[in-house]
Amino acid sequence: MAKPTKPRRRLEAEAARALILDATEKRLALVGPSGIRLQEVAADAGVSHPTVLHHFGSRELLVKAVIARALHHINTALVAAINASSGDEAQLEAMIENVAIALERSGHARVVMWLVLEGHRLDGAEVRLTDVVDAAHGLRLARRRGGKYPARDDTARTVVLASLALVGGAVLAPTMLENAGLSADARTPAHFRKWLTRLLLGHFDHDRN
Amino acid sequence: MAKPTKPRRRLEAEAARALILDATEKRLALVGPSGIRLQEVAADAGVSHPTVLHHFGSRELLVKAVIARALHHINTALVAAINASSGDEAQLEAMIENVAIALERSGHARVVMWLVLEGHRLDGAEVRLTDVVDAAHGLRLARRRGGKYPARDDTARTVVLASLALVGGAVLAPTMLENAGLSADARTPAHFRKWLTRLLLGHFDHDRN
DNA sequence: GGTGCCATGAACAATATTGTCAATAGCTAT
DNA sequence: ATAGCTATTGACAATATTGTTCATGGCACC
Repeated sequence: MAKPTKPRRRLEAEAARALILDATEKRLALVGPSGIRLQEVAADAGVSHPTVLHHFGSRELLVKAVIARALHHINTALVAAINASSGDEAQLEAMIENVAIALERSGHARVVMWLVLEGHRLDGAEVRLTDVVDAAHGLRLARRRGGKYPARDDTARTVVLASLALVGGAVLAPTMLENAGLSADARTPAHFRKWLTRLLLGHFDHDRN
Repeated sequence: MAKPTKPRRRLEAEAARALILDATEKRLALVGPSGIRLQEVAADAGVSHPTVLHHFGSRELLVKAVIARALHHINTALVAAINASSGDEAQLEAMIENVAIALERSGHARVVMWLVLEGHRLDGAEVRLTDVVDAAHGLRLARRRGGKYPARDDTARTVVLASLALVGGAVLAPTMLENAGLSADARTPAHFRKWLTRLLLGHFDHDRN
């Protein structure tokens, strides 16, 4: 009886790389950079682990590649979520909700948190908060009806606070909200974000520092 | 020549356990639960790795023990930082600063973040935000000079926001503040926290929702 | 001094994980 | 069809990590 030769699928190198990167990115959000295992990535991608090494050279290069791609995805998703809503007031709530969903459902917030915890520095080329500050400051000036002239640093701190609440919140908010005595309802985080939006807008419009 | 018999130190079991837990807790803040390695812990504690296993049974039990102790330390430090300042207004800024320092310098914020990222659930026995909410709501009612009666849920959300800013901020703020265009000065995070305090107090006193 | 308890660590075992190598098998071009 | 390129993988090697065994040595107690 002839040896039952196993069927193989042969992909274009780029297609195989993309498939492997997809599997790796899932693991990245789930267990972080240092938790990525070649065998698990390979199994998830439906290939053998030497194939992964063939396409990426080493585990370390694979991790570097997936981090670079994940950061690019995050940037793209954030820009899209921000641009999707124009700058007017009613849309601001929607924008924060868009960003929160973009960060949470994709696991991007977890990725950012893993990276920072493991010592990765997010430089300006990877994430650009200054652009968000510019947009927010423009919105704030447009909304101005008298009062003091808002300082740009104040807007920057507001953006940082919102970022902390959204990125940190995607990881911590469910635990923290419940721990603070708010109901464990699935909509509680969304309520919290709406509340946050009103707080930030209130600060924009009535800053008395 | 007689075999050069190696000197040994022999500690009380409890002293050895404490020594090993200290070394393990350092690694916990640095590399997280899943990054803890018996050899590194043992080397740091100045013992051999079988000694670690002798005292804790297995790596998993060691990690459980260090997590339990770390959470207890965190709770103690937080309660101390909160109680250290009485409830009046000028002290609130100092209290937030105390909590921030307690979370940051000890690496406790990193520990919390690692734990939540790796799926650990912080139940009420480990961290009690409700106590903080109680204290904050009391302070808020004491400060009230007319205006609507503040809702307890609103105070709870404010506490959660502060917690997100402090815990998340201990990990993310340096990166984010610089990324937002604020100076990379070492005092920038402290300035941010002062700004946050004023924002939260302003919300307590002038909530118009 | 002698004895028993047990903390300690050297040597070993077992498994997990990364990386190497060579043979195989799909795909394209001719 | 045939040849060549290379994606693919089984088998193996090397190392890391956890866990086990057992002899030893420090210490309290008699």
